[in-house]
Amino acid sequence: MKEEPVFTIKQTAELTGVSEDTIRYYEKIALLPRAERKDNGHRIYRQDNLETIRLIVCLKKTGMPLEEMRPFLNVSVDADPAQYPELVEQLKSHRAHIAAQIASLQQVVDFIDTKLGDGRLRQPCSAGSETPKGRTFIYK
Amino acid sequence: MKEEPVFTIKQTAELTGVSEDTIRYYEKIALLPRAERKDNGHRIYRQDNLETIRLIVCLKKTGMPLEEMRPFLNVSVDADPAQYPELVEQLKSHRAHIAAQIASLQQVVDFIDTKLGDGRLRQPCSAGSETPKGRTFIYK
DNA sequence: GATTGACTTGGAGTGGACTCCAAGTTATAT
DNA sequence: ATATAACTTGGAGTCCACTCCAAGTCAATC
Repeated sequence: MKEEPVFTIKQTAELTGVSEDTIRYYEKIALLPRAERKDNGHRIYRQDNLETIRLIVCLKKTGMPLEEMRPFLNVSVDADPAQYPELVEQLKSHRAHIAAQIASLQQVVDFIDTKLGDGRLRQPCSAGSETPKGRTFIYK
Repeated sequence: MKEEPVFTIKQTAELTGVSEDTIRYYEKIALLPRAERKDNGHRIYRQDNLETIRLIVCLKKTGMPLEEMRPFLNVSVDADPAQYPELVEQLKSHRAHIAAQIASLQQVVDFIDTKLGDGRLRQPCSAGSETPKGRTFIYK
C-alpha cells in the first residue's frame, strides 16, 4: 500500500487558504474533529481533513453559517445520503436557498449591466423570499 | 401634479422588510441620508427612499458589506454612470465578484444534486479565487 | 547551553451588523 | 385628564466569525 501524506497545520493553511488560527478555531468549536497529534502534540492533517476544510470554505461561500454546516460535515464522504433522511431534507432546503440566491445575484448582475448599458433604468432584484410582499419592482 | 405619498418608518419597515431599528441604524452610520422629519420630529420616507433601502437589501444579498455600498447609493437613480468612471470600475469589479459567486453557488448545487443522486461522488466548488492554488479537486 | 522556529493552550479582543433599552415627546382615544 | 400608541434620541448589549496574544513545550541549530 501507499504512504498517505500528512500535513502540518501551516501546510494545511496554505493548501486550503484558511488561516491556522481559523483551523484551530474550527476545531475549538468542534466544527472539525479533534485533529490527530504527533508525539509532541502538534496537529497533523490528512487529505481527508483538507477536503473537509475545503467543504467548509465551499459552504461558507454560499452564506451558510458555521453552525448549520455540522450535519453536512458529519456525513462521511462516501456515505449513502438515503440513510440520513433529515440531512436529505436539509440538503434540499439548502439547495432551494442557494437557487434563490443565484436568482438574486443574477438580478444584481442584470441591474449592473443595465446601469452600465444605457444608465437610465434600474431593474434590481427582490427575488421576493424574505420581502413581506414578494413583489417585483422596477425603478424608473 | 400628483401628491407623492409619504411613509412612516413603520410603514417603510413593512414595505421593505427592513426593521425600524435597522433603518435608523443605516441612518446613524450615514448609509442613508438623514431622513426628512415632520414637525414633531418623526421621520418620513418617500418612494425614492424606499428604493434606496431596497437597493441596500439587494446588494446585501450579494454579500456586499455596508461600507462598500456607499458609492452605489450616492449615485442618483437616473444619473449617467459614464460620469462616474470610478463607480463604473467598481460596478464592473462587483459584477465579476458576483459572477464568481454564482459559479461557486452553482457548484454547490451540483454537489448537492450529485449527493442526492448517486450519493458516492463529491464534486464541490473551489472556483479558485481566494484559494492559493486555483485547483479543481474532486472527492472520490 | 542559548537561541530560533514551529508549534501548543486558554482566553481576550475586534469588527460588522444589528438589536434592544430607557427616557422623553407628541398625537389620538376614552 | 389620562392612558395608549407611535415615534424620538443616545447608548449599551449581542452574536458571529474570527484574530490576536501570552505563556509554555519541544526539536534542531549555532
